[in-house]
Amino acid sequence: MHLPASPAAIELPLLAPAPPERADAARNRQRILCTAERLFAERGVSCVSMDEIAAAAGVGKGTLFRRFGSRAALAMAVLSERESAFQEALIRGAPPLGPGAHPRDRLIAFGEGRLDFLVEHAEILAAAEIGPERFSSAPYEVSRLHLTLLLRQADPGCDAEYLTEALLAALGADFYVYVGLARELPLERLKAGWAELVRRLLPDPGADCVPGARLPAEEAGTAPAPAGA
Amino acid sequence: MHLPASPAAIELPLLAPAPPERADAARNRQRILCTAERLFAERGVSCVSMDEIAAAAGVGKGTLFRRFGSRAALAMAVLSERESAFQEALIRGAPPLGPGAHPRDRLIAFGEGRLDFLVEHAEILAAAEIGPERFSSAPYEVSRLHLTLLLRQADPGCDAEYLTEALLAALGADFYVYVGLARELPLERLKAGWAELVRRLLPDPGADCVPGARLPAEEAGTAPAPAGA
DNA sequence: GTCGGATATCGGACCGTGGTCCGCTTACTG
DNA sequence: CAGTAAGCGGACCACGGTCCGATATCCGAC
Repeated sequence: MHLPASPAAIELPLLAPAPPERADAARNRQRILCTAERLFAERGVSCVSMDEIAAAAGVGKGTLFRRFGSRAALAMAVLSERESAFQEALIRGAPPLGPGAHPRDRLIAFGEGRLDFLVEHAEILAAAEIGPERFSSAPYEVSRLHLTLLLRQADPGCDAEYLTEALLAALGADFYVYVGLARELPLERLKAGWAELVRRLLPDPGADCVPGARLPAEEAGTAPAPAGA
Repeated sequence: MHLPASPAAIELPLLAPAPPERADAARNRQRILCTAERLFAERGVSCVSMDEIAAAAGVGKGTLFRRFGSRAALAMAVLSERESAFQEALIRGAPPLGPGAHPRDRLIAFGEGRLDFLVEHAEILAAAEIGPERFSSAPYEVSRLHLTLLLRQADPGCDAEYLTEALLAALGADFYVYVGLARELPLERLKAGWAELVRRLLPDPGADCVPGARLPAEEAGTAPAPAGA
């Protein structure tokens, strides 16, 4: 869907130092991912064991864990393409979400987009976001960096690191599974709540009380780390 | 420490419909809790298995699970006394935390108190707050109710339910384990961040823009559900 | 007071699952 | 075509959680 293997594509050697993957390994990896996604969709994520995925994909359990490390990491890998697309929209997309809009509005758009993503993939995401390494996963790191930059731009005086973590906690999978699914708050209410939260948190763009926030660098630098990790 | 079995004590039949606990059961329960707490402290929560706790307490594994249901529930039970004390302070304590202060200040005090609690018991709490039933646990329910009331008092126009969940997410055990322990943000910074977050979220008590917020009922109603559940 | 039965409790054998290990196999390299 | 290292796979382990026969406790009857 993105970053195809087209040989004419621009090389980013610093970001792609991992060409050596044996052919059979690549084949198995792809088969595992497809099989896992299919089983997840057919029977529900929590009703599919790693043994079943391995058997259905025609590989040994050891292979499964060698390639993905854990159940959570496998779920993350299943979503990695879509996750990358979302990141792409953040960094190079159209203005409400992508660069160009005021940081506060981008922050609101980020949360709303994330909520859409949660609705779509809640089950798999909930499986992906367990264990302590969930905070070190590539998508989480990207989101954190993004939020921190936006917060700093919108209000250089705030504790951007703390606020980043606090806000991300309200966009996590288990948060949505509980608030959105168990308590059945409708998506629109969650989006409205998020927008209001951000609006209260950050100064109004109309009032020019933060003159230094004129989008200094716009974070166009390097591409995000590919989701393969 | 609380609700002793003194026969002369005032009876609250609606809240204590569970007197029938066999003598040996009570003895075992106490022994299990003490043993678990000791083992947790000695070797770290994550290095103690349920089998070990059962063996050290001199009971069978079945007893352990019959009484507590799950590892998370056992951890919760270990903390229940301290948790009850905190709830007590919320409902009947001195004004910054207890009733009497402005809701916004109580909310700030609540978060700071909760952070202290997290610092003290991070490991056990992290074990207690796993699984989907963590949101239905008695302490969580009490916190939620408390926050929702305070938010409604401080600003009747806000979406108190959404904000409650969003704020509680920033006071959860895994949040602290990551932000406070892994990223090593000092406690004082977390407290300051929380206070600033609440301050930005809610209108200033000085400005009387919320005339209806004069602490209408002060939630003195019934005692909280005892932690035994 | 003690006896007997209904019933809650006990405890360890048992299961499924996530995760690890290590000898065998298979694909790349010169 | 041989060497080599990466990949592979299934036996193995530890742990959380379940089940059911054996056992102890309580309560009413005598």
